Amino acid sequence: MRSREIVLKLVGVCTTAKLLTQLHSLIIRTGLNQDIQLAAKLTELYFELLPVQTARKVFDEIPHPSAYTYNRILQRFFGIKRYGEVLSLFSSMLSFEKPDHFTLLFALKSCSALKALNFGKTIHGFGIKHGNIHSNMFLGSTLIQFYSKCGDMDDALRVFEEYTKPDLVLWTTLVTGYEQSFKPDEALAVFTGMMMTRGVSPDPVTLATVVSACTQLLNLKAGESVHGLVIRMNNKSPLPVSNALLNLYAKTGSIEYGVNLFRMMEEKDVISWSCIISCCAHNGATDRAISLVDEMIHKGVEPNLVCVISALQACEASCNLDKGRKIHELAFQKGLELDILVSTALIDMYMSCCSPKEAIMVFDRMLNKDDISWFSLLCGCVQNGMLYKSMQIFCDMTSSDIQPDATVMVKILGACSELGIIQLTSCLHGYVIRGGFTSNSFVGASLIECYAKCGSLEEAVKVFEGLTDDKDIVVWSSMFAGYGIHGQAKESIKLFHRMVRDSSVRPNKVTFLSILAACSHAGLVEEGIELFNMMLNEYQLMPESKHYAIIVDLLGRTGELDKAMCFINQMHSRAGAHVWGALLGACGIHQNTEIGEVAARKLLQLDPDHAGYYILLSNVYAVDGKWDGAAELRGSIKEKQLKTITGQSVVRL
DNA sequence: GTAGGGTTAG
Repeated sequence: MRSREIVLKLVGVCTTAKLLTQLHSLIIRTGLNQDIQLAAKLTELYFELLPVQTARKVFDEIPHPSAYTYNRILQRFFGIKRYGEVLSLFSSMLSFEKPDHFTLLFALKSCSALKALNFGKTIHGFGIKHGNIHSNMFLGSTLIQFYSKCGDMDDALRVFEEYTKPDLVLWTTLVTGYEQSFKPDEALAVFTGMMMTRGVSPDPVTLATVVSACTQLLNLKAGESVHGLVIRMNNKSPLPVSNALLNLYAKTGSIEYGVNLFRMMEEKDVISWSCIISCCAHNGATDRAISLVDEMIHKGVEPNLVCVISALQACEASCNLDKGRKIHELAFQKGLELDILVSTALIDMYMSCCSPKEAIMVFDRMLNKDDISWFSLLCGCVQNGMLYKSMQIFCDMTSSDIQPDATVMVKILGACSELGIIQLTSCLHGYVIRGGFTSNSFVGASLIECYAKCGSLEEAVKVFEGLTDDKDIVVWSSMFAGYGIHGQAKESIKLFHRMVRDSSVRPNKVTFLSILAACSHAGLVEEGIELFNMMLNEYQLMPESKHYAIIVDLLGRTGELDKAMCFINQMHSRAGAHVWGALLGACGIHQNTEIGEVAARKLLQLDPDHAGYYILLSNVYAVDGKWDGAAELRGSIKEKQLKTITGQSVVRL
């Protein structure tokens, strides 16, 4: 008896694996291993100090473990995410001991993690048969969560409805179930029912979930009213609720709300920083995003994976290569660089900062590559004009067993149309057919555009006519543009009338952009203006700067510069660079220095560092014989060290 | 010994 107590005490103070094994052999030698309590303690210690397999073996040697011992071990396995072991223990337990609520709970949680719906249903059934599960709220919420995680909200609701007096946790679990099953409307409906009909007050956990549901719906108003509720209830919202709100403001583009809340928050953690940085980065406040990154680093906030990704996105959005490199270094130091999401964010950042070499280096270092990382690489190469490289990436990608999806096909067809190589288009066309993308209208439209840009209107028409009867607006628009590229505006207009007559498809702004551009290329002034008016009056589509620019271009080509100027003055919105650029170009052709100067001044107000505008204006001066003015402008390009890009166009047959 | 919550690529 005494030796048993001594050994128990020794087990209690044992801290190393070596001591434990010695102690174990002592226990076996003295026959004390038949003592269940001692064996259980010993097993638990094995879990702490030695690999789980060894611990499991020790456990299996216990002659008749009690339900309590089973539960302890079960909980251990659950803690280290060995869900399969939990379920195997549960099964073996059935022949010796009756599982209790505690056992069922961990077995069900394991089924949730493994999404093992059928196994879980069996456990549920066992619970109904052998124990009064409806008296146990803990099991109730675990069951609701189990069915939710397995995507079976009907059964989750059924379980919930079996509880006549659900408590707040049960309600919240149901709300969360709907929210995480991407059914935010139902989540809000349950929440409202809980508050209004049942008079149950939410707590911070409920509210965080409800805010997430509002975020999914991009419903700022609903989210704000929850924010109001939080303030009324508590005055100061707990961290997860504030973070959920920050995320809501980030996703709905409400920068000011986000920044205000962030500044008011007394307590902030790495998630708060991630949210506010990505809020600014994704909503155009790129400078603010960068200064927040600086502030975060300065304050010594330990960034995690998501935080690094947000910071990289901020660098990407502001094209801040230096800062991007610093974050890269930080990620490297923290050992986060090779994470697939971080690497992909790095590729995106380097590509957007015009440093494809560094992006490719990151890609090559990646241990695991998925379709997204391949896509980022491919996209970035196209973005940086590395069209042959993007083709090579496409080939590498397909030979690495990555199946390109429709987005990849659209991108690579875009690259191909820039290259202008018709044979390549034919190859990709084959890929489109084999990959089963023929019914995808975006792919179809890209293919039409690609053939048209490679010089084969005939093939473009073939693809267009070969698409199924219910062609959508994207497909129609690309064909209008295709005719436009080949100067066949009349065909484009004819086809437009066919669409209006024979289909139920309604033109959109892009449609009109395509046809108007066709008119502009062919110099069809009257038709262009007619279509513009049709867009405005018949289809009530508000023209954008680009539409106005085409009309200005049309009027400008025929020399009607005064009319073009009047047209600009009548615009509903402020004229953008496209509009003034079109006017300035026309002034060059028709030697109108006066209007040309007005246009150029507007353009340089919009972007003082755009070399193209200086060149256009200098052309106007040159045509008019004002060589001094022209020379001065060319001089200021050099002085400002502005980059000029020489235009190219290629078609290979 | 037991239940519900916040950030992550096109």
